[in-house]
Amino acid sequence: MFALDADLSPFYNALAENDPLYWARNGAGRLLAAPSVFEDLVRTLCSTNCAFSATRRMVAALVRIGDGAFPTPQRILGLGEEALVTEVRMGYRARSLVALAERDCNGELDLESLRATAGAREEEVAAALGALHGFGPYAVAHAMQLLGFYRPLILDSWTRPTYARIIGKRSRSDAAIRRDFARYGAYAGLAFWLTLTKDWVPA
DNA sequence: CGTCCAGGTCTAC
DNA sequence: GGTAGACCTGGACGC
Repeated sequence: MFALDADLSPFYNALAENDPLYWARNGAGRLLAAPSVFEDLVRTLCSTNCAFSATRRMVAALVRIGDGAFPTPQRILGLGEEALVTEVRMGYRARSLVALAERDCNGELDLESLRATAGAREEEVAAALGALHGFGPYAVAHAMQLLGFYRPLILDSWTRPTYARIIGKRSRSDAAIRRDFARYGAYAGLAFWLTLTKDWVPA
């Protein structure tokens, strides 16, 4: 769940001594993921267009109807879209969740094969995720990090102002933010996230 | 009690 | 190809 089989040494080794992220060489950058890709995508879906408190509420409700465990796609389909609205209170996201569960169940899409460690290619994973209903630029970038692809930047209503505050500006365009992190190459997204969450790490 | 909007996305121009 | 409008929900706010 911390993707310890993913080798971050290329990222660490490329950090110069004067890099603001030099501190991360001690093993930082491990994001907490779910046991399954399906669960990671569902949780990501539950984080779109709502406060983080709402995300936690929706996920808790899903676990409740899963009898204490995160519901399988079969379980989701058994419940149906209406129950996801009335019991999980996930609103319009229910439709996207049902669509995802259907594609996972009928074998149309092998979600586990989307992992970087499974040999998936970044462009294809981005395209596959982006084709899912309810997965726009934010959700795709967020899911990519959890799948082991660290290039995309997670740009949303929390990261944008948070980054602007860190660099002491009122705001900064997405294009400018991407330029700021382009030098990290395949680890630009991870570098962005570490920059935003440095104060989450005990000194 | 009404309005706004949050760790966005889809659809219709 | 770029952009308003609509969209579930429930806390946070103003009045």
